[in-house]
Amino acid sequence: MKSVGSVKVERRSLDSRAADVLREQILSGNLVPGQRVTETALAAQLEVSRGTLRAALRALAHEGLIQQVAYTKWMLPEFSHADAWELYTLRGTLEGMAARLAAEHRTRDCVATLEAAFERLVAAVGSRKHGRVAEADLALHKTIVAITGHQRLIDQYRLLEQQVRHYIISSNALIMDLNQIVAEHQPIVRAIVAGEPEKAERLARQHNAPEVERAAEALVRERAAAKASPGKPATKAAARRGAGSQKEPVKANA
Amino acid sequence: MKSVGSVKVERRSLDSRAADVLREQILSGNLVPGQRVTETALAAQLEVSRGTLRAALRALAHEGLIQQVAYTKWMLPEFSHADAWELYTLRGTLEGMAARLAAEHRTRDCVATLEAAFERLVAAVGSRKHGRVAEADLALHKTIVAITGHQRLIDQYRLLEQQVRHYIISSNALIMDLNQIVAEHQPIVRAIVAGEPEKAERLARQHNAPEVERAAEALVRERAAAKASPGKPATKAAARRGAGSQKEPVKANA
DNA sequence: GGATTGATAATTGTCAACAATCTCCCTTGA
DNA sequence: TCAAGGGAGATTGTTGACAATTATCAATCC
Repeated sequence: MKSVGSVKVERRSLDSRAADVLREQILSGNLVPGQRVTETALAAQLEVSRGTLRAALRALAHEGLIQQVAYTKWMLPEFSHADAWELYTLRGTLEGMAARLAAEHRTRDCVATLEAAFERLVAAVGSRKHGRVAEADLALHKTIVAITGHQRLIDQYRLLEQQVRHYIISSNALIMDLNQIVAEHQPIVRAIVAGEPEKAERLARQHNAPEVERAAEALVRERAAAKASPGKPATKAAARRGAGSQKEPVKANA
Repeated sequence: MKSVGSVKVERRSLDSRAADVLREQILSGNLVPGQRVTETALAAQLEVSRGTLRAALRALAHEGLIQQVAYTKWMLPEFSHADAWELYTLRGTLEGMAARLAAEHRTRDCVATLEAAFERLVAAVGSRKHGRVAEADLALHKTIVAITGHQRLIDQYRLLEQQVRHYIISSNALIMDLNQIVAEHQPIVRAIVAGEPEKAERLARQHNAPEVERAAEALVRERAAAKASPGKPATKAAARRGAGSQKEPVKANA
């Protein structure tokens, strides 16, 4: 018995496999933001019962990949600038925490895993293929989180990363300068390997700063425009967000 | 129409209300960690169908309040020292982020809300009732998070806070020095009101440091004991955790 | 005596039918 | 012309029955 894992038969429940398929569909951009989906149609398409499909949809709702309007409909979320700001501020904080922990509790194995991921990024940049670089980039960050061994952080980061991917896909927000990619990541890796928690955290957080600033500036512009013609928010998503969360803090149900 | 909310009829779905009841049961300690629960029994007790109850259980599973073993059983999680370490490190980071954001983007309303929450904590300490102080303490931290307006942070913090409450309940880990409570919180509030992001973040994170250290020390002791008598982890929860998450990073299924 | 196999009971997984609710559009009236 | 009301159709919410899987335990064989 050496390295099984792929030969065993599928033992997971049908609804979790249905969720996998739907997740793939959403993250690949086959379903566009704002689009409505109906349970019956999806159930027929995946050839599972409506009950099973509902369980899958609910799982995705918990992951932030789809939204439910009770008694009414399911729909793909539309991303506003506020969403982008939330995603990247949170990502900066979580990656900062991960980098700090990784630097504090690093082991020989962890360092090896990290450096291997970094090497794969360097190789990807060398290939000049944007898709491969993007994948290796995400994988490196995921590795930093993984080597902390902090299960809750890992789970949470995975959900956040999914939403970031969804946002990037649906807003074509992917901008990369291949020549800077390595230079931007190397200091973070070095700080972790060298065991410098403070520095690692600061660098990892700063890595997300450009996206945060871009979103923040867009938000300010948006609010200025809304002020010019009041009573008419710039996007539907902004209106939706503005409605619920003013008074009565922390009471939503999902 | 002034401050409705409690008079209108319940319009939420049955499964979410069932989840509320179960959440209350778990957080009040009526269901003890390690205990097994069966769908049929719970469904009969709540007088809902099994399908509805399953939806509720799944929601709680996503919140980390219950665990599912596929095709086998549902059970209440047992907390190890590793869990405590995860909970408090994550809480420190999220509260630090919240305090920073609150200090950066504070408005007149936010400051008023925050100071009101702090006054309630002071009043609770004055009453010398431990239960009231604990509630006001949690409420103050929740307020700091709420005034950021960061919806994803708010949602995530609520889930984390629930798990912390569950941990405190099930391990009797609540220790408070009434005389220090006010002194410990006042600097954080002041830093936010004064608009000092760096300081606010640092203080909010340090606020969780004692719990983090306690958990970390317990972990070290545990590992030392495990080394003394190998092949026999100190707790079942530690064994469970140790099994899955070594190789194959980030592949578990929620 | 101990391990293995096979039946049995208990529990979870899946499904299709029925009920409740919402949206949309048409009618009606001023 | 426009607003209010009502009904048809579509969609989600809920349920109980049936299928698949697992754990338990006695019987059997080495």
